[in-house]
Amino acid sequence: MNFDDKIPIYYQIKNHLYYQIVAGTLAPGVKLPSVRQLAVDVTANVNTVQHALTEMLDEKIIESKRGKGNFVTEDIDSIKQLKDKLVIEQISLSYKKLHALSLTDTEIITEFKKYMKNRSDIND
Amino acid sequence: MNFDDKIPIYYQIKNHLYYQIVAGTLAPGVKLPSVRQLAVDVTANVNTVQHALTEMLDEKIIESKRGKGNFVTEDIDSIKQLKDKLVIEQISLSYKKLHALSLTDTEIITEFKKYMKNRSDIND
DNA sequence: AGTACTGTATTAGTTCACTAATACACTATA
DNA sequence: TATAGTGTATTAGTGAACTAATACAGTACT
Repeated sequence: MNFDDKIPIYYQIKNHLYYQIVAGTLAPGVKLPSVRQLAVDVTANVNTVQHALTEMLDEKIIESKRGKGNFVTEDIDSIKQLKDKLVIEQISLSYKKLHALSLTDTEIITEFKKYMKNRSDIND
Repeated sequence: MNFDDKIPIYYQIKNHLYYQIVAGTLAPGVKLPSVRQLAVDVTANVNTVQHALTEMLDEKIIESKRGKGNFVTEDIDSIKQLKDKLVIEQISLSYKKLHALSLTDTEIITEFKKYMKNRSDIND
């Protein structure tokens, strides 16, 4: 996993897992890879990974069973709320930054569309 | 200035100044507030501010004259390139995250439009 | 019962970021 | 010349993040 060296690693791991849960790659009720396995997968220390999981436990997106594993919550509403929160956070943050760069609303939409078209052309 | 506690302060200060330069609030050729004044303005240590300015010097967006001050570059092309870089970085990052949240291109555009409309309604 | 897995916690060391304090070199002004 | 401003650098202390190592508690399987 490539880490942005400006943001704490545990925080990036947490977000990485949140995105998988929201995207359904990690489905409700499913067991997460073990702490030790995740540490190997993302190339970080076990304690760093545990830190990320602890925050996810606090936020009730995963549940822990000592000796058995960590499980994605089966509470679909929690996952939906998490998705909504992440989406609006990202849109808000992005809009503020682009607005601060003096882009008009129309320019912002246009730039995204250009980016999408460009991305689509490359991948075809 | 409100700092995000997940990102180094010097880096946020650098971006804050970059956005002002790109937006024209700090015009080409203009003298920046002194290091000591900026430290007071953003509520950070002089050395932290100096760290931000040093990176901006390295990236040739400002020029320094010891005893006189730091000046925004008069090279309009550099500023334009900086703007393009910041815009595409932000769009790319945002798109990747929203895409990772399973939003389609259409949904992304729709969400931004909703956000803009909502913001506009509130501010009217 | 023993082994191998699981999650959780603690200690200690290193690095980075931030701060405070101090000092030096340059410029402008009185 | 002295003063007040400017930028730049260094030292030292603190805290957060990360790592390594180690250990403990729970579960599952042989």
